Amino acid sequence: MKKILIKNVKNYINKDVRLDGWVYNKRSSGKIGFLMLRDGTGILQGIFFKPEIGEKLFTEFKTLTQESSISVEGIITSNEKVDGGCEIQVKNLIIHNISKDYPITPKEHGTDFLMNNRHLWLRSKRQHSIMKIRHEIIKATRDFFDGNDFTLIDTPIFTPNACEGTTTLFATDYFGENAYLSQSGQLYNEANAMAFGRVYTFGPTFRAEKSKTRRHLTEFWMVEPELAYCDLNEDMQWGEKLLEFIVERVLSNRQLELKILGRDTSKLEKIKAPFPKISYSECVEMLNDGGFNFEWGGDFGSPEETFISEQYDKPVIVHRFPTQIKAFYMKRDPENEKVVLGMDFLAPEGYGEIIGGSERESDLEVLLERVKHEKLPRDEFEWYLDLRKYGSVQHAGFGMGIERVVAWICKLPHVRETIPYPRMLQRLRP
RNA sequence: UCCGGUAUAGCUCAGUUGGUUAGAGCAACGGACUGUUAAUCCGUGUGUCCCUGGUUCGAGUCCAGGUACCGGAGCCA
Repeated sequence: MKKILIKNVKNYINKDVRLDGWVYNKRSSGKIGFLMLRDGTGILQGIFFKPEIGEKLFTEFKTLTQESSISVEGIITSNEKVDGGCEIQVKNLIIHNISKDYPITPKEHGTDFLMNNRHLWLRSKRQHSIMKIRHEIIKATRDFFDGNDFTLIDTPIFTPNACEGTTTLFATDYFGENAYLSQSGQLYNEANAMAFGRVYTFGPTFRAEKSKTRRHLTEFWMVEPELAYCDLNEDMQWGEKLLEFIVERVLSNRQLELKILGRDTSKLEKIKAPFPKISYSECVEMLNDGGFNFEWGGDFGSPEETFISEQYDKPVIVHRFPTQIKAFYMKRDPENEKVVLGMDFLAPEGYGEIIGGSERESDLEVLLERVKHEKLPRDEFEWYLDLRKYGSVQHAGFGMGIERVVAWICKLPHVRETIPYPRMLQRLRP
């Protein structure tokens, strides 16, 4: 008997097959039983018709419970009345394990209860769809960079110092010395770009800040491209092209999942480059015209970001921020020393910053002065300064937070559902 | 870290001005039903009322402290 996946059943109409999976749900009506079988690739209805299959098999069907593991053998038939248009007429049932008192019922549950059962919650339709879309986004991201001559060069997780000197890091005991979990692969990425031209790194990053919002995790995944011989404008264009590519991929490959999530796809169809670009200074004017009382020089909070992004139906690129609110490695604008050549992409629909990047300072003397000014330990940065001694070039890059992109594309109220096992201020388990 | 809120059955919740025996729906279990889509109908069980202390003849209810969680702010992707 041929073993097949539920996503492929359409190719096996009127054929005998075997399916391995779990009981998603079941209903019965006297002499006919309806089984919802889940195998990770889809859900298929199985029919147990007592007069045809006999007393014994029908009794076995009745013992099945939610999430019991089973295999079924039977013939695939088409039925326009059911989702997917196919069902299986079951002739044989193999029970592997009967599940008892499965905690997640097809009824209402609170988020805390579901998160305590995250290892089981991932089996449900909605969570399954989110993870499929997350996978599509990650795959699209990698395909985009791989197809544009970028090389994936991994950067370390254990680092001896804070790369930007600002955020709180997780400290670990590294054989008697302090090591910190990486908050960004950025500095190593710059070295890699000088070796390979175009590179990207993709891995987990860690922030020990006690942020308690719908946009924060303590462990999240970030993709960071870095390009030699690249200025701020080109950097922005790469970000635009990346987002356009990702959205297009999700729209063409994950329609079913978007439908399960109830996502309004017309909003996603508008995500085409170029995106609106406005300077920080223009933003300040826009905010003050919009009723805010915002002074030039401060960082945008979440209400400000939301207001700015609500003015557009595409991601908006904000650029040229005040020097004092940005990291030491960003290059100052030659036309205005008060601002740096940095940029943030704010997602539509109030999802906040999804990309942050900049052109990097390539001059040794200026960078040294910045290191001193920020009181960073020069010894730890010697290798980084080397990059400005040995063939320094104009270069730029950015970082994109995967979870925020997933939350935006899926239109989720909170990033905690965008990652299989979220790590937050209040949650380390399961 | 700051501000606000919540905690009662396996789950989601109701519980009156403090009053004696703490409730509903769903799930679970038993039964009926030949096409169900969170099927329907009949029947059955369920409690450390978050913890500690206090006020009171009497506390799920009021007070104090603690804990956990939720929402927001700050910080950030």
